[in-house]
Amino acid sequence: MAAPLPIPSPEPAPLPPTAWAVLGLLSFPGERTGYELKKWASSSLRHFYWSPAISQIYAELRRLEALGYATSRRSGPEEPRARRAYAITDAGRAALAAWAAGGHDAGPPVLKHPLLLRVWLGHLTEPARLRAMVSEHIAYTRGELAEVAGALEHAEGVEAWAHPQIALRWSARHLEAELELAEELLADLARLDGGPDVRADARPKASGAGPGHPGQPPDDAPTHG
Amino acid sequence: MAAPLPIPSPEPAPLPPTAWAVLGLLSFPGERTGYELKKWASSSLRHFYWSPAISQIYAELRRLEALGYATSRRSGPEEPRARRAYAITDAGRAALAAWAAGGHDAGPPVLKHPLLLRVWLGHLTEPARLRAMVSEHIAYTRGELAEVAGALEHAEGVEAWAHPQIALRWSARHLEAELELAEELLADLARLDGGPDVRADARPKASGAGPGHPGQPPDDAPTHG
DNA sequence: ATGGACATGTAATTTGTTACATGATTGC
DNA sequence: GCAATCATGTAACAAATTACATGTCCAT
Repeated sequence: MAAPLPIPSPEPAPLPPTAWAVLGLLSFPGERTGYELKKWASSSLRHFYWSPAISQIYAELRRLEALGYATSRRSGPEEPRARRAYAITDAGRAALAAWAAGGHDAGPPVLKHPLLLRVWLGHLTEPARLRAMVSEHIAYTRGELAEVAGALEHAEGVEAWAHPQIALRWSARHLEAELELAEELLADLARLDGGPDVRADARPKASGAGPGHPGQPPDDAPTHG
Repeated sequence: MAAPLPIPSPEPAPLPPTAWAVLGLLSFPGERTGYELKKWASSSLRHFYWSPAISQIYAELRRLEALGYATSRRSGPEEPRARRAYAITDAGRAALAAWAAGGHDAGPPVLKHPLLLRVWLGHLTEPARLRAMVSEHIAYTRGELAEVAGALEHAEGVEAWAHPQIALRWSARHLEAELELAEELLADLARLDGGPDVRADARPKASGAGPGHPGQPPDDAPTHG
């Protein structure tokens, strides 16, 4: 059914960041379906702002349409599959621009890092187990980095993708930092395990690859996404 | 009322990470109230795993007690204020240890970075405005770093806090990396604004403090938490 | 006596997830 | 024909937030 009444409210509606993220996806040239949005979010948005469930994307799209921030078009009989493609409206673009300019302050970055939660609880875990989890994380992160590098190549050169490209570059660097942080974490844990008195000769801890940690993680199927 | 029946189930209940985080808070020596837990979470847990709303902490505490993972004690008449202090039980400690050992895999780190979301949407924003937001973020992050440094001092030396200390050290390094990332982001944006041809003489970008950024952020009232 | 920190909680609402249902199209 | 992918959605639920209600204790 058609949206009841696309009320053109003057001030932008107070929406959760997720809604703006979805609208943002729509703000780049072209129209796209919820399905496509989900794939895009999973491959790039995810690295600096998480990827909502597909069902939520559909819900947000409906809301955006009800607000008059997006329009949808059902594919006609000429196209094979039945699909609903969304596009941003002028009102939507204006509201999004107002939000992006930071009038209300979207809040500080929030990090949920389950591995660190476990490290924090390290007094309950066998030291070797803990270190193994950190190593696993390193392998996983390497996979992520490879994925971002791929997405980055994809955006390279295209004029309209300049900012997404910068965001992706940030993500790549962030993952590199994450890798380094994890190595240092490993060193800290080793120091702890070795006892309070650290011997100076306790191997300078070459930051290179540790002893055979298993191969890289899934590069497409998020085993635990 | 007393919990209906602390069923001692053999396998640990499948709980959301938040519940484990709260139980984790309880796993350190001593008993504490929901209020205290909230303050502690805000000052340290927050930096690597977010701080739940106080109402949710109370809710989780009730759930943990119902599961037999925690016990509570209402302050007697000897103590001034009426307060309910919680302590972890042996079953709780066992369940938490099992979770921490990583049997089920708590998932990858999730980052929600509103600033990056805005950078990603940079095509909608005035370049100067965008850069100002990044600068603001740098100032904010410096404040965060100072806070972590404070918390770190607090944990220093105490035997039982070894792992929390390592987590905090990670957080401090993470914030330092965040600072560097933001500087690089600023440089990327400047490069974009300056046109595709970057002049080599475009100021080496002293990484020192920017012009008068306002004081540190709220340390207790989450203005936008 | 007044305001602020301490302290606990309930209710309403929103946000977000998982599981499920359905069906078309493509490639083997 | 069959499996995988495309595509959309609903329903049930879980997680989490905000706003509110209530009261104590402490310092000024």
